[in-house]
Amino acid sequence: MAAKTSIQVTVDLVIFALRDWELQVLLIRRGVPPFEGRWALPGGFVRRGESLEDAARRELEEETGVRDVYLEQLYTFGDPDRDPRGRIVTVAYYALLTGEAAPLKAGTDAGAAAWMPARKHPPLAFDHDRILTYALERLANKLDYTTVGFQLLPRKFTLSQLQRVYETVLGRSLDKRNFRRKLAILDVLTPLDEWVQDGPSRPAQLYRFSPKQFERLRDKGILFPF
Amino acid sequence: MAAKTSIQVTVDLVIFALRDWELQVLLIRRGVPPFEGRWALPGGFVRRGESLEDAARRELEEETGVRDVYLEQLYTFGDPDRDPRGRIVTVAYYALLTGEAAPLKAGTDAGAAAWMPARKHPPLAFDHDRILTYALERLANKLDYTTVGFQLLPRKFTLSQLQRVYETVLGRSLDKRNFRRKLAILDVLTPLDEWVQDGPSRPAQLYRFSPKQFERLRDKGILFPF
DNA sequence: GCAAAAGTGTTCAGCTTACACCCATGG
DNA sequence: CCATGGGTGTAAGCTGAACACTTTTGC
Repeated sequence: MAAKTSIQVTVDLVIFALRDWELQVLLIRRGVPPFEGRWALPGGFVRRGESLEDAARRELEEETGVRDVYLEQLYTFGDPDRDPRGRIVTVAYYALLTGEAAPLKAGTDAGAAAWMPARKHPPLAFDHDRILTYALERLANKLDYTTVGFQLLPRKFTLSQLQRVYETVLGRSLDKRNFRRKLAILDVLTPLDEWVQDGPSRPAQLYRFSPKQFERLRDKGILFPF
Repeated sequence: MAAKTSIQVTVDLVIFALRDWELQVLLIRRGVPPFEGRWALPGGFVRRGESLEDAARRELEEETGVRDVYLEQLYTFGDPDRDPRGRIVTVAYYALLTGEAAPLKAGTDAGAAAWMPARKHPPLAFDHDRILTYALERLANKLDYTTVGFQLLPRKFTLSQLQRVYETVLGRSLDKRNFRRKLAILDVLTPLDEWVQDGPSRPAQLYRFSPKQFERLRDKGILFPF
């Protein structure tokens, strides 16, 4: 087996959350060169003895304080000149925070952290624009055939709120009646005996997921073709 | 920014080709420990100044002599104990060789190389079983919405041969009339004035792809829902 | 009473699937 | 003349998309 390289390995995180019914992403303002003052995705070096996903979860918890949220490996970026400090290969992950867990932002190390609109963000450091664009694309694609859309919402939600999540992530509007009919067929929601009101209008019924039905779908390769 | 790790980065390759109308994969017999005598996926270290994809293409050319074939990053595997020699993170790629280019196998370094049936292969070294399984899954999924199925065939082919590719990769049989009707609608094939015969039967017409139409589909997010 | 969001069915087009027979050739 | 794979059309069911009005509430 051949000679070694002195490549370093990091994980970078695209942390999505739904805030103000908008898809937002957590960014860190860099306090040191290169790209000082620029916004960047959170990330850090992978430690010895730590799997890639463990590293991603550790960084996620450091930045947000949350654990046990949806996390998926996105892609690995390794162009030789992607980081001026040296040869760094980064394994990018993306995470989805539920509406409930989203607002948290624990004390983190250097630089300010902020939630920014995912599709209307400032230019990012390194190749992080590319990573974020790729994450948005993956997320939209996954809406169609997985349950990721549900990961962004609080435990109780209205049907209109769920629809707004789908519209936000897909970037297009959906037909209300078609949306609700398909949800009814999927049979994953349990109506609650609670109603909430947003503006000066009729109150909307709250729903939650039935974990049982959820599992049934997960097991047999779901389709959520909205 | 934290301390460094001494992680090494490799690329591993799942090289698919259609041989004897069967999906096969190129494996290397290991001549040294660990896993001496076991079959493994070809791979090697990423060099300084070389992008991940460049490394994958270099390995691919070393093993097969071919260039300019379909190559796609698959996933990155980095469990701490995946390689007993140390901490090695591997970025896995998969490649599709066209029927024409497939049989090549240039002089390679240590160990014997062999094509083996992709779905009926011997147990592999390291976590390579997992990598291969994942590649098979990705390939089958991609058949549905991309043109990868065409990458495995020679330049001229019959409709039955194309269908056999799809059946082999999907692992199920397809209806001949439905398959041909959908192809006709897609309008990506140009019939040639040539016929070939396989057994003692009526000769089959040869087709080739129309690159023009191919591009049209590629541009607007194709669907090949067989 | 009006503005604003909640809630609710039907129709049509297109796509997917199932299905059976004749044709051209080699031996 | 028989075995083998090549080639062709139609009908039924399902899925996705378009579309409008009534209800409940706050002001």
